Amino acid sequence: MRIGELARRTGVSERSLRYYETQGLLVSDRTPGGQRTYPERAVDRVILIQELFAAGLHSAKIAELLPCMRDPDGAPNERATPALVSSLTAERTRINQLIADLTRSRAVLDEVIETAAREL
Amino acid sequence: MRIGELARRTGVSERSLRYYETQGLLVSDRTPGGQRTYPERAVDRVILIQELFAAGLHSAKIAELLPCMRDPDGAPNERATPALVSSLTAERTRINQLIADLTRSRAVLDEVIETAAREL
DNA sequence: GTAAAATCTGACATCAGTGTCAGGTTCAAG
DNA sequence: CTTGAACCTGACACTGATGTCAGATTTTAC
Repeated sequence: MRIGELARRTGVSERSLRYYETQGLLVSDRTPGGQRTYPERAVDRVILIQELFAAGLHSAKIAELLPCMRDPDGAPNERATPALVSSLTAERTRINQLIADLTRSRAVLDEVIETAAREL
Repeated sequence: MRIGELARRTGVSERSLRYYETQGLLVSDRTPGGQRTYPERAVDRVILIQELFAAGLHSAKIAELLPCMRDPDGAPNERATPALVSSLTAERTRINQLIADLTRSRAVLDEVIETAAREL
């Protein structure tokens, strides 16, 4: 598929998809004319990238991480270096903290929303 | 307490505390010489602000939200307008989505970390 | 072959909280 | 008093993913 369809199907802008490529997160074949072509797998890949961005990982970290994942088709992967494992462990700690903050913030919102609803 | 102590006790930089004040998130008394003075309550307030920032709320939204919270001492609050409730509900939906993304991302990290550990 | 739609590269702008620095003032301890 | 630590305001820089625009090229449909 071409970039427009990938953008439509993932909800990610074409701009971002090109950016992902410059960051080494996403690869594309090119038509003889130079336009990008993606395999079906790219859809899931882009969604995964979005989730990792949402979790606050930077593109450089994602670029290191992706080759170390077990692919759905079980293809062989790179192995994570100790340095990467250490940094991913730190990210996991940060994510756990973030989830805790989010949960508390959501409780605050719930309380304000609930209180307002009671006053109707 | 003065700004240095508040910064130390909350882990938030003096720079940020002053910024919070310009955004209407935090108030301070002033000494005759013009230096900021905070009550004990400010510590919890700053921590709450940090959590809301971590949840992705912008300062303008936090400034609207804070007066509508039930204070721990039960002091009277402003009431949330319908527009605010609507926007907070949207924030809550976003937070729920974000928690889902974070959870999935954490699972990805777990898997990579676990796989690397197994290969030692 | 032609026109319209899609894509290309490259450049510049944006957001919002935070870091940092400069030059001046205030506070607290001796 | 004096001196050093703490604080003040104002200004500028940064980050990093994304928006947007311009001008050129490719693809697709008729």
